[in-house]
This record gives sequence, C-alpha cells and structure tokens, in this order.
Amino acid sequence: MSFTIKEASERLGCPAHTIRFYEKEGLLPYIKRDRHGNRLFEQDHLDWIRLMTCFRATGMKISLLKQMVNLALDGDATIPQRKAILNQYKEELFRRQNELAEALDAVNNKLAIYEEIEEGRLPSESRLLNQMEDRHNQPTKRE
Amino acid sequence: MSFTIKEASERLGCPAHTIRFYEKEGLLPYIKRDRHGNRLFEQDHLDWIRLMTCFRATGMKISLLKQMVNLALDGDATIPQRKAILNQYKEELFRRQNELAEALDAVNNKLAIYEEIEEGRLPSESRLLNQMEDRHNQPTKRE
DNA sequence: GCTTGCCTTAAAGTGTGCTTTAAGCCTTAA
DNA sequence: TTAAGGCTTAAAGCACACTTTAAGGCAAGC
Repeated sequence: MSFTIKEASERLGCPAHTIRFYEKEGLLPYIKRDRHGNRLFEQDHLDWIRLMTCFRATGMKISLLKQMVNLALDGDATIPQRKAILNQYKEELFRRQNELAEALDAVNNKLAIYEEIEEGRLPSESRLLNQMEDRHNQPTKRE
Repeated sequence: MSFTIKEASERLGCPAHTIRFYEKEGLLPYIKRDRHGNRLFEQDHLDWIRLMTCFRATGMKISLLKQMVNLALDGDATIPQRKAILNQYKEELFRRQNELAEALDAVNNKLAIYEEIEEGRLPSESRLLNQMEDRHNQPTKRE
C-alpha cells in the first residue's frame, strides 16, 4: 500500500510542497517513484513525517533531524549518538517547559493586575507602560 | 536611577542592539535621552523588557507585543482588549504545553526503542529509517 | 484532440527577528 | 592631540523554514 503525495499531504495535514522540501533536504531518503517519477510514500514514511512534525513543532531544527537521518542510515552502530541527540533535545524540551510555566505565571499575574485596575483597587497600570507615559513629563534624575 | 543601554544590556543579558531594535519597533515608548542623545532606561523599562523577553521566548510575536503597547498607551479603557489578547495567548501557551508533552512522549518512546535494539530485543530499527532502506530493493505494490 | 488537473523540477520570494555593518559624534585617557 | 571606546542612526545582511512561482510532462474525461 503506497500513497501519492496528495494522499500523504491529506493524511498528514501537511502541504505537499513541504513534503517535497523535506525530501530535498534529505529528511526522507529512499522515497520510491512510480514509472512517471511520482513519489510513492509508505506508511512508515508517513509515520516518520508525523514524528518530524512533532519534533519541529517543539523547536527541533531541520539540520538536527537531518543529522539523525544520516546516523540512522549508517546503521545500529550509531544508536549511542542518536540517543545522545535525543537526550539533549529532551533537555531542551524541559527548558521550554520551564519557559512556558514562567510565561503562564507572568500572564496570570498581568491578568490579575488588569482585574484590580478594572475594580478600582489599583490606580491605572502603575508598573509598566502608563508610568512610562507619566514620566515623560517629569525631570530626569541622571544627567 | 537610570541606566545606560550598556547597563540595561548587562542586567537583562540582552544585546544592546536588540534593545535599540525593540525601541525602533515601538515596544519601548517614552525612553528618555540624556543631553547627548543617549538612552536612559528606568527600572520599569527593564521590567517591561524582561517581561517581553519572557513572552518572546514562548512564541509571542513582536507585532502582538506592539499591539499591547499601543493599547496601553490609549489608557485603561483598552484593558478589556488587552485581557482578550492575553487570554488568547494563554490558550496558545496551553497548546504549546501539549505539544511539548507529546514530543516528550515521542522522544521517550524512541529512546526506549533504541534501548531494546541495543539489548538485541528488537531487530534493528524496524519501524523507520532502516526499513526505508530495506524497501529500497524490493518491488513496489502500487503501479 | 484538447482541456483540466495533478505531478515534476529549480529557483526565487516571504516573514520573522534579530545581527552586522557603516558612518559619524562625543568623551576620556595617554 | 590623538587614539580608543562607547554612543548614535540607517540600512543591509543573515538564518531559518517554508511558500510561491514558473515551466513543463503525463493522463483521464469531454
């Protein structure tokens, strides 16, 4: 069972052009062609593209994906290197989780401040932008 | 107490050029200057830049930051719009958290497979790249 | 036979966010 | 007084990942 690029595109929700681009970048080695030169995708290819999409969405670079492909093509002897790459990427994922948690805190804090301003418990936006505006007409301390 | 761009840069761990770029983009209104035209940053500016950096690191676009600045400059009447923006961004953060969790699952799964291959419990990398290579020399089913 | 539509390729273009370069001014130390 | 080093600006350049364009081939339906 093979798929045309259109079928692959539909199943993956990924533009055909992007899939071709990935192949050109070397992320999809050994894609076969029919007698007209049209690509034929196997289920495994779709699985791999889906995995790449998942990694890409979380910041893995194409160059790193390519490294992994190249290592895989060199056989099982490169598994330690591939593990090292994935473990590093995992660290990166943890870093991003922290960043997200921090941003979420900051957003909630800001939203709480807006609530307080709306309820009149805080005098306008005392900490950030509005104060800049206020200062605009005040004397400077330095210089 | 004001800071030069160099001091701001050091405190924020952010290149001076980037800070200037943010000002040019309108993200830092009302930065004052000394008599030589050099920028003078207040603590509030540093706080705001730090917050922007936090939002930027988690995917908020500069155009959206600028929208928020512009709304803030228009006064408290725009707080509902700013809340709407932040709530939307919050959704985005949740989406990203899910993506990270999925990627983390996928990585762990891949690492587990590598372990099994290393221990000989799985015949090479049966699911992805190596199989592509295998297929390379087999007849096609379609066409 | 001709149009429609999907396929192919290579190459150029786009969006985003910096980052670097270039040219010049001011201050300070030698 | 002159050279170094930090500031200024505007503009060009870069990295990344697509995305779009252009030019053309093949096949099925009218």
